[in-house]
Amino acid sequence: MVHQESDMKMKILLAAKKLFAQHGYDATSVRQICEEAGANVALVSYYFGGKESVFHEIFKQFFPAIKLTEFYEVEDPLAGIQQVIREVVKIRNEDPQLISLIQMEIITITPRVDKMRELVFPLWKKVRDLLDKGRQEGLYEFEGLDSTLMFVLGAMFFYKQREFFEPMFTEERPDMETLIGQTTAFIMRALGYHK
Amino acid sequence: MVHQESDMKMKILLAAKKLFAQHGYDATSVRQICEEAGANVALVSYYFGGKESVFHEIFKQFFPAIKLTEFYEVEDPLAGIQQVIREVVKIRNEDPQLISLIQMEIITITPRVDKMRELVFPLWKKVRDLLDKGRQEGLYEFEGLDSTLMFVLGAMFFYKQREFFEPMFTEERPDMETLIGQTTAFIMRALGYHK
DNA sequence: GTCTATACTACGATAGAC
DNA sequence: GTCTATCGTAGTATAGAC
Repeated sequence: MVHQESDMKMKILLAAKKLFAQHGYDATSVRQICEEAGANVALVSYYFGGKESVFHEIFKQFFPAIKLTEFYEVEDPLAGIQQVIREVVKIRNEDPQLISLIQMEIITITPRVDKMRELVFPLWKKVRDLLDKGRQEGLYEFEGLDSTLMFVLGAMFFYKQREFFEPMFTEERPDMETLIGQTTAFIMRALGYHK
Repeated sequence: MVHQESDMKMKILLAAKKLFAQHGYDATSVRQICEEAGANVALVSYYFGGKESVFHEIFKQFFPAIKLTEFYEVEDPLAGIQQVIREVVKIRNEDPQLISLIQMEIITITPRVDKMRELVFPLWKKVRDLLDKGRQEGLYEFEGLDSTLMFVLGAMFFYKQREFFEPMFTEERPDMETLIGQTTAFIMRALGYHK
């Protein structure tokens, strides 16, 4: 079969992404990944060269770089921030595993931290610039640009840990459009934005 | 010496907290912990019984349970939320390692997740109740209680990852009181609070 | 491209000397 | 209370058969 090679390669990649996201990089063994993928242990070396390379390949394959570069063109602080909220909530929903991976790498000091910075800095630098511009234009009103960026990122990303808190929740889980609305409303108020 | 036993026990505990927080539970070996502590490998078994027990003992020793129980008495949604923000920022500042540990356990699915819930649920349940009460009293105005709790937690906790973003920052790092003020202001605006 | 078998290393844990 | 020495297990990685 023509796609047999890439099929198994992709299966391993998906299994690795799932298990890394669930239990962390170090808690996941190559054996586990291959069992999950239905592949032989030796194939990780054959396709990727090792466990670390599997990790990097996950980002090469699944990080939505194209969609994000579109965003770098935006100059409007209001539309820009709202667009990034929408995209983050969507990605968080479509590929929560990828977000988990990034979050774990950011929290711990790993040998892979520089790769992570390379990957995500352009986007957050752009968000920071939009916040700054918006404040200068009088659109937003807040203290501390760097702090505010951290707060905004926190409000967007921490939601992914909803699972952990689920046992104490009573409301129904909101659908994606509702969630985008709630997140946008929360952050816009927090930025001191008045329509 | 009288305190020789507890001294070494504490050294191991502190070394473990540091290394678990930096690199994660699985990436940290008992051997590394003991090297950092200047102790012999066998002492982990002797004092604690094993690696997992060291982890649990860290929380028994360092989780500020007393300070938090005071908080459970508070009934005022405004003072209560502001007090919890202040305490979280302070703890995040005084013992960032402990926060890292909790964050990592929340993100990944570990065999220790139930212990974590036991530890932190009372506090966040209380915050949730205060948010709910505040909204009913017309003090706050937001959509989605569960979502809002997640946003607030995110805004409070994600700041700890400042280190990762530092290379793109230009402002001076705010001192603790400034940071408490910024965090409180951000969250209060986000909750739709009007003085 | 996929398998088995195996090399080598590191892990957590403990028995037993001091 | 602290050490050395060692056990059993599980990790990553690869050589070589098919």
